[in-house]
Amino acid sequence: MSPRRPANSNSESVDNYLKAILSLGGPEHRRVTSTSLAGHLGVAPASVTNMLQKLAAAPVPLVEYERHRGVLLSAAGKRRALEIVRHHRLIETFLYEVLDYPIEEVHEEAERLEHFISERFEERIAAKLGHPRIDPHGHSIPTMEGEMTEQNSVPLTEVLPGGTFVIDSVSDRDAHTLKQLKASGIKPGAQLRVRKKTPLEGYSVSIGRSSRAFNLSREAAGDIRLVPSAK
Amino acid sequence: MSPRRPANSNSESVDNYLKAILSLGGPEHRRVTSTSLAGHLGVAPASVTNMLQKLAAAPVPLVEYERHRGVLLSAAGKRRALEIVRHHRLIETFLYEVLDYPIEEVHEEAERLEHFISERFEERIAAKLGHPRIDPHGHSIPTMEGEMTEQNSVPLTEVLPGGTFVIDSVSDRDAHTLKQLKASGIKPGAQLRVRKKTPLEGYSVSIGRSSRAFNLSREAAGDIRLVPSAK
DNA sequence: CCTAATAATTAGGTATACCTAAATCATGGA
DNA sequence: TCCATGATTTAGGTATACCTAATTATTAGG
Repeated sequence: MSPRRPANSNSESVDNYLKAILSLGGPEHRRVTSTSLAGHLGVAPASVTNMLQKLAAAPVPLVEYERHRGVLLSAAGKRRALEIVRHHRLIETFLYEVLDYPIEEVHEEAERLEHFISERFEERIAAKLGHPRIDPHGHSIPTMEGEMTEQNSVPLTEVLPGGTFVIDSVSDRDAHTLKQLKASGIKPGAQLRVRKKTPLEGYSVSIGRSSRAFNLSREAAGDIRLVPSAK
Repeated sequence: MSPRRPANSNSESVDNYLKAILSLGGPEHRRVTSTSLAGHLGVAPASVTNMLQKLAAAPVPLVEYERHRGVLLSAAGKRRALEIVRHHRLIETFLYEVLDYPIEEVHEEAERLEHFISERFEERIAAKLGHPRIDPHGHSIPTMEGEMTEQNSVPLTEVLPGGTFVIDSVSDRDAHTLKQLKASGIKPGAQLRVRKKTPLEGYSVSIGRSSRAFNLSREAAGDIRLVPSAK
């Protein structure tokens, strides 16, 4: 056998593959390629192929896989992936709200714990938080039944310069970026004007009513999602 | 490589071996045999031998091991073991006090999470709880520096029948037993009279000032530790 | 329509942490 | 003292989840 827990076929690795497929497939659940998974997960493409074959061949298949054609989550796979996302976002909210974590530290902790908490733990922290629907980064938290409301927000990289928006969410992908953004006032709910977009510097934006503009790299901009300003 | 995290040499398995050695070695740190470890951990004796050899041969050895002579924790091993015990007991306290877990469910959750929480998590829950020194079962919580106050309590199985005592701690080993004991009023702080000890039935005890006696199996009695009654 | 480049898979290996079965050690009683 | 028995270790295997190198598909450009 091996690392005891993995024996149940719900290992941390499996969870991470499922999450990655959910995330890379986007809201419309496109097929996901081995290479993109390998990149996202930081493993060799060959390892991905192996894992996908295993997941597809399981008694309850977690993915639909055809060689050279990428993967899709099966119903069971999607259920599990959404459960992990729910865990992740509830834990982040809990760490932020109850344990007073700095926002940029919640992701790393949640990334580990999401695989190991019980149903009871999930239920109790959800209750304690009043069954939140949005996490501290602005991401929506799937329900216990595995429903997730679709984001109708748009990445900063896809809006027309000149407009005024409200920040919907800021990705927790990179703690350092997140910390910098927070320091600039870029957090969910803040008003943001996109001034101009330059191929080299990236984006020039300003926050609230301030006339002070500052620059955002293309990468940082991709972490920010916007909705049209109410005003 | 393999299960990613284990690569750091601080795997869940290693943690569990160290905890078991700490526990079986008792307060005076006796040498612990392979067989007793195997029994305690529910693995084959051969697996224990393998693991002990690995732990002893590590760059920073976690145990002192001589073939056929059992093991002792090294300083580093003891430090890690106490850290895990601290995690376990803080988590149990947190689940009980903050998340309102039923007492008999805290052990299982803590048993998993103890391996995965960060220093920050540990520090935050400790702060939230006011740096408790005793967990809900009555067990003392090691300090951050790895100090644990010695228990001067005695197992129920070792007191003379006839006396009156205060319950110091009740083991969390078995959720079912714990639930039954709780239902009978057996929990830390309660007063307990040990009436008689019979080789077959076990122990006859009563709680508080009640004259109602009931029986405790030898096994359940072993889970209860007492201190002399103040009165 | 063919081929070169890229994507993906297969083949063969590593380390962890288990297992069973077969040695070997250690000891206590004759 | 000697050896039988139980404790322990060694030998040889399994599954997970990785890796690299070699091979095979796919697809897009000429």
